[in-house]
Amino acid sequence: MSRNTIAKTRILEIIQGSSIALTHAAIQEQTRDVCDRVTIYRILDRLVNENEIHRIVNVNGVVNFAACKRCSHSSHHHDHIHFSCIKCGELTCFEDQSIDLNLPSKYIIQEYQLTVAGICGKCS
Amino acid sequence: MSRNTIAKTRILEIIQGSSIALTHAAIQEQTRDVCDRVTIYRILDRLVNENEIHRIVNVNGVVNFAACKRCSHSSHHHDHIHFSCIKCGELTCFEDQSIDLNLPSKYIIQEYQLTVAGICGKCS
DNA sequence: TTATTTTAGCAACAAAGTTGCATTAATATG
DNA sequence: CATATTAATGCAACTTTGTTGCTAAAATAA
Ligand SMILES: [Mn+2]
Ligand SMILES: [Mn+2]
Ligand SMILES: [Zn+2]
Ligand SMILES: [Zn+2]
Repeated sequence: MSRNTIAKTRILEIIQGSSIALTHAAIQEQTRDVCDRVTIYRILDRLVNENEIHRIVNVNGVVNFAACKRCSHSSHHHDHIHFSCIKCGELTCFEDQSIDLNLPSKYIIQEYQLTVAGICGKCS
Repeated sequence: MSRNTIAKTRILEIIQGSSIALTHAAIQEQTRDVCDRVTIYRILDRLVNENEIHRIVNVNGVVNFAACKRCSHSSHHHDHIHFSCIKCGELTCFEDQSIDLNLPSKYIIQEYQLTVAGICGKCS
């Protein structure tokens, strides 16, 4: 069973308290004296496996993490749209926005990553 | 003006001759004695800027490259679906599949990356 | 053919992520 | 509450991916 350590609690708080998705580097800056950077990687993995947070790959390939409302619920999914602003750099979840996929029937869909890049509402 | 060197021609041939998208590492394996790995990065950048190929970010964050039919045409775009098989690892373009986005009007969309992960037709 | 400009190679560097192992902390059990 | 058990952490070392500066070598223009 997974243990709730100080570092894990702190990192989950940071992610849940953020309105935007955060990179490992951004989390590291906020946890300077809490734990090692390797520990952050391991805690992020654990939180993803425990469905507390989800992983978002930005259009540039950089991995981000966010907690969304559905995360805590069972039978949840993260198939929503993410928006990455090229001006302010913020990566935001659009939890109410999903899409329809029409792939050939032989294809079994497990998950998808949809990240839209452009200029956000604040920056336009 | 961009110059058509041996390495650039060879790399474009490899990408155009492939039915699946290729990573820098995969391209490097096929160009062992052709050129340096830094040169491959620079050629890939050039080919993207010249709209000969396009860049796809996989669900794991790994960058892939593919040439699609629309690439050579002017006013083309790469807003199509990509499928990443978790069994065979192949990343395929679905050039005929696009999606509808309904973001708030203040959001200006520039590009998107949509990669679906699951089991492909061959592996299911 | 020679001048000009782009491209290539090389070394060095940086960011992101992984692994092994000894130590420390959290939880379970008596 | 004490201690055994197991999970988490820190640290060092390493890998992968990508970038930058600079000189040498090619490609194209004149
Ligand atoms: Mn999200
Ligand atoms: Mn494609
Ligand atoms: Zn913005
Ligand atoms: Zn497959």
